[in-house]
Amino acid sequence: MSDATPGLTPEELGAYFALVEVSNVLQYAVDAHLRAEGDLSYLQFQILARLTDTTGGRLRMTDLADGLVHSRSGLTYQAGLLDARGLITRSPSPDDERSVLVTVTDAGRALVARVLPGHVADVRRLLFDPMAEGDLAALSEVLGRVRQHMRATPPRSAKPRAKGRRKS
Amino acid sequence: MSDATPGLTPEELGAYFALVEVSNVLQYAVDAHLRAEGDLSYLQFQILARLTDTTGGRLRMTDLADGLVHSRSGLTYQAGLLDARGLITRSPSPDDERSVLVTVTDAGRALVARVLPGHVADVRRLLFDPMAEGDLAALSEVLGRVRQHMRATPPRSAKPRAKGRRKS
DNA sequence: TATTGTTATACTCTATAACTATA
DNA sequence: TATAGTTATAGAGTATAACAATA
Repeated sequence: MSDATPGLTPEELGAYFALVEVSNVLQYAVDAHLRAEGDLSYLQFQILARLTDTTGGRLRMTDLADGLVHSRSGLTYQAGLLDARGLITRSPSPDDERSVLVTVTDAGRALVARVLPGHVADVRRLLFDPMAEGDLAALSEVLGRVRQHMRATPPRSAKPRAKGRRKS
Repeated sequence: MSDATPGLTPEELGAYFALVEVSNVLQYAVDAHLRAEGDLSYLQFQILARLTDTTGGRLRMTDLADGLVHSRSGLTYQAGLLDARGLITRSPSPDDERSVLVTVTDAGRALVARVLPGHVADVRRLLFDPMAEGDLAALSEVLGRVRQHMRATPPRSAKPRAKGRRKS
């Protein structure tokens, strides 16, 4: 990709590769830790963490799916696993009978609490320890800008909402 | 995770989440484009790109695997797919009969060439367009430091080289 | 008719272990 | 014995489509 890269300077290319590599190594390490420590995938941890971080510890499936998963059936699958382990419960919403309320159980909260310190330690060791003065602020600013732009720009041919949507 | 995050400041947590989110959205978009445009996964594209970027267009399986894949069988699997599509060829190395030399075919090069502009355009649009003056340099510097540290620090309980290694 | 969620199914990918062959 | 690679196999995860129920 050295010469054959129209449109990206070597520095841009390097930054792109560094971003992907750093993020991948980080996620791989974190995922390994979560599996070893709590038998949780990163995704499962994120589901629990998001619930734990919500007042009441409950969310609708749809709200929970947002940003975590690309298909609704994927969330159903993962929720099924967490449910089977007693980490969450599911019950129909009183407001809207179509909805399902997902609630973290005490066991779920306990597992998050048990796993979190190591998780955080991994992130600190891999991501923040090597940083120099000012790096954190710089990184936050740049990534914040990029993220904001990404969120404002649904992935070009994004799946707006519902079901079928083909390039046809 | 708001209150229950010992050891990470809110800003650190935000930077961590932003990093993961930005990288994931980027990779998801790029992967989708590669599949639509060339029926290639990101991993397959990286294999081809790495070969294309090598003098002679050939590498040993082992060298090729480095950094791309976590198990040797994974690379064999992917190489099998690319081979079946005529994008690479595999042949025993003349130097070391145990080794396999992987070579990009013309078709492989052509496919990379066809897919690259769109790939690069995606990266530019998602990652670099929203950046402000100086952002690129800042990002490169921070990530470069982090990456260097990661490479120097094999993931704690890394798989040093060979086969079996269990927590037992 | 649109929305919420589940299920069935098929497929992709990954990883471990066993195996072959060469050094 | 160690290294390079393949294969068998099994498991985890994902996505699409069909479905049921409620709004």
